[in-house]
Amino acid sequence: MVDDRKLKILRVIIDDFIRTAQPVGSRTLAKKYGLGISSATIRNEMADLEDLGLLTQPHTSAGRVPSEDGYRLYVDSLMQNRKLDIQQKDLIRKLLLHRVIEIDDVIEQTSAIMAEMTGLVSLVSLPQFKKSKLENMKLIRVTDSKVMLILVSSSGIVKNLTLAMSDINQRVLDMISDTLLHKLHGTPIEDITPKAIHNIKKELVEYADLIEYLVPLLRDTLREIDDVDVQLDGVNNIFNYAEYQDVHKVRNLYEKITSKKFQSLVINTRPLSDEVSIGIGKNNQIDDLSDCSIISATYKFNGKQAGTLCFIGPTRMDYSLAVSVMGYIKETLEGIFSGIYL
Amino acid sequence: MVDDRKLKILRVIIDDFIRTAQPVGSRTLAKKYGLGISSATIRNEMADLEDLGLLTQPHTSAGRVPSEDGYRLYVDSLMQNRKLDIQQKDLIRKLLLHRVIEIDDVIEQTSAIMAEMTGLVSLVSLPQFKKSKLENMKLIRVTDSKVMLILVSSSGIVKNLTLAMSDINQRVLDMISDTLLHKLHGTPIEDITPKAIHNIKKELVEYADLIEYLVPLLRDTLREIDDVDVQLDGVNNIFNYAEYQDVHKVRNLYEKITSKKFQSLVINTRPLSDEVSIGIGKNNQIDDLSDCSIISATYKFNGKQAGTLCFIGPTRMDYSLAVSVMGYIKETLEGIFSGIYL
DNA sequence: ATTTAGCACTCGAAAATGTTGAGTGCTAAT
DNA sequence: ATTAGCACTCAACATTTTCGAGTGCTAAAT
Repeated sequence: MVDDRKLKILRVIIDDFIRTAQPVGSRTLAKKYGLGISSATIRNEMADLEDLGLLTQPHTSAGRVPSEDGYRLYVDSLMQNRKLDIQQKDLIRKLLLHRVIEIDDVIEQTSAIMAEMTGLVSLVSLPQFKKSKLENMKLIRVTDSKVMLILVSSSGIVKNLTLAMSDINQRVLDMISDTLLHKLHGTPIEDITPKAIHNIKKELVEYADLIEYLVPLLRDTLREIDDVDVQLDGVNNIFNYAEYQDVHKVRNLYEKITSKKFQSLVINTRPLSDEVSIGIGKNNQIDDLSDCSIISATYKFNGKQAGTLCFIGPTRMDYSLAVSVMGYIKETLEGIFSGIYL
Repeated sequence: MVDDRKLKILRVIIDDFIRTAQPVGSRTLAKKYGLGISSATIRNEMADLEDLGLLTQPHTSAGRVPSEDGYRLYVDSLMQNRKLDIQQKDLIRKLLLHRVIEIDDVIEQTSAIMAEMTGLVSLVSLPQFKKSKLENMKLIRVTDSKVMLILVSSSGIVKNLTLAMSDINQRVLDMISDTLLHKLHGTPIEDITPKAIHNIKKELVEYADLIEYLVPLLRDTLREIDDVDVQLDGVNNIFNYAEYQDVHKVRNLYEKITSKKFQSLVINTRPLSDEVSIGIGKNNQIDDLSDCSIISATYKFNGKQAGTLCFIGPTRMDYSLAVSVMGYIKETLEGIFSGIYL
């Protein structure tokens, strides 16, 4: 029987534990919050909550700590949905619009704001590039042995890489890139395969050997473009997590969140719904980050493509704050990308 | 009197301490290394070395630990200059030349190799850009509201930024950038002040308002270009330093090495000589990193401009290895930049 | 004149022991 | 159903004990 009072007690316990990181006992609970019932009653209720698997006891004579199931329930129905106040919203919007010109700036700013406001680790990914189309390209002479290739996608994302090749006049480079652009303009970037480029070579006999040289390099670039661009912030916050007091745990977490492998796992395991999704402890579907929860959401980019927003923090985190911040940022980002603020 | 035997003992002590991180006592020393003298004799010598300020005792009944002066002496004259073996050298050279096309790739690779080979934190900076000359520039249409500006310096460094401006035809952009390039080609980048750009505006009456718009943005870019580009690696290694066993110390070190302020301090405090320079503990002239030493060197870029290589690690680090690795990387980098390997 | 064996002494680290206090469960009274 | 009361538990902290690697000093040996 999970009656109303039990839920109320559970909520107070979790709220308190999130704040203090200490197991909470019946006496302090009765004293600290005016619940109108005695510690003995609370004790009985707590025993019941433990039987239900919502609380655990670190040891016999200690207070109670929320279990993962407890958090689950809390997050799904107990937690009061904090609203950000107007100043906070204004701050977020202002920061997101400030100095944001290139798309890389957006995820940098977003990630920084997320980490700053919550004290959590944040991970933000760019929308996948490969689904966009080629919009513009240029070859630029850098030195007598280097040429820079710049690609612009239809969504305004820019990628550039420098190629080593023998001395070529800028005019010739312009001609080559103009011709290539003419052939490839509007082509989805994933369709620009080495084979496609090879076909083009046949039509550009004049510069065949140059194109020949470009082929493997272009292939590499395209491959690299497939990599998701991610921005990680707030790593320093892991030193503040009360549950990470020994260096080994911190180190493990650091190496985990820092590894490309983990990041791409997080980014690619997207929530199914359009809502902010919360994975708690071992049940997070992503990785066995014990004592950690992962909160994630996707944002739409021009109505279609999706980037991912993500928080990584201790299970004992301020879920309410994290969810509100993420929700508002998602909203604002989609506004920015759909052009409302531009 | 610092006779020969004292020095030999000091060297063995420091070697051992670097390996074990434990204070070394006379008995174990006599047993472990066949020095041909008894522990009592060693004890007397150690007492003398302590009087000379080269060793210290954590407490009365403990072994000895090198003092900063001790390390200084060790580093300056006792340490045997390890030579890297051919395989290591080959590995470094191969890695440095692999996938290195753009200059950013160089510092990325360099820094990664340095951290990987020594287990230390590495910091590598690019040569200052502002002393180079403008070699090439392009304006590229990205979307109907964005234009990308690309600058190429005489040393082949590329910087790009995206500008927001009203819809402009690529042909017009080409014309503007060609004209600007014609005026500014060969000009040291630090001489391209807002004033200089303003002067150009007068000669380009046709596009006056466009140039007008470009001026503040160019100023910002130039300012940004002044920032040194640095690459930090091996941060995860700080979790392995035996002297950093509590989270607070690790955290302090993390925040220090991660801060832009510290990094630019390290990068800009260059060693006077052409040699690898070693700053030990509090005497490192750079920052009060207690328990840490900083090893740094500069590499020449096209014979003139200098970038910085840097190791940050515990005073109890393997100086010999660090110095050898840094020396060889410096050599190889200068080779690469002077064109030997291209 | 060094070197070394021997010995009493030191003191941190780790183990053992004691103390405390916030916590629990259970029972009997309200 | 609730609560006061009580015996009991146990981690955390403090204190004591033990242990051993280390020291300095002295006197004998080289």
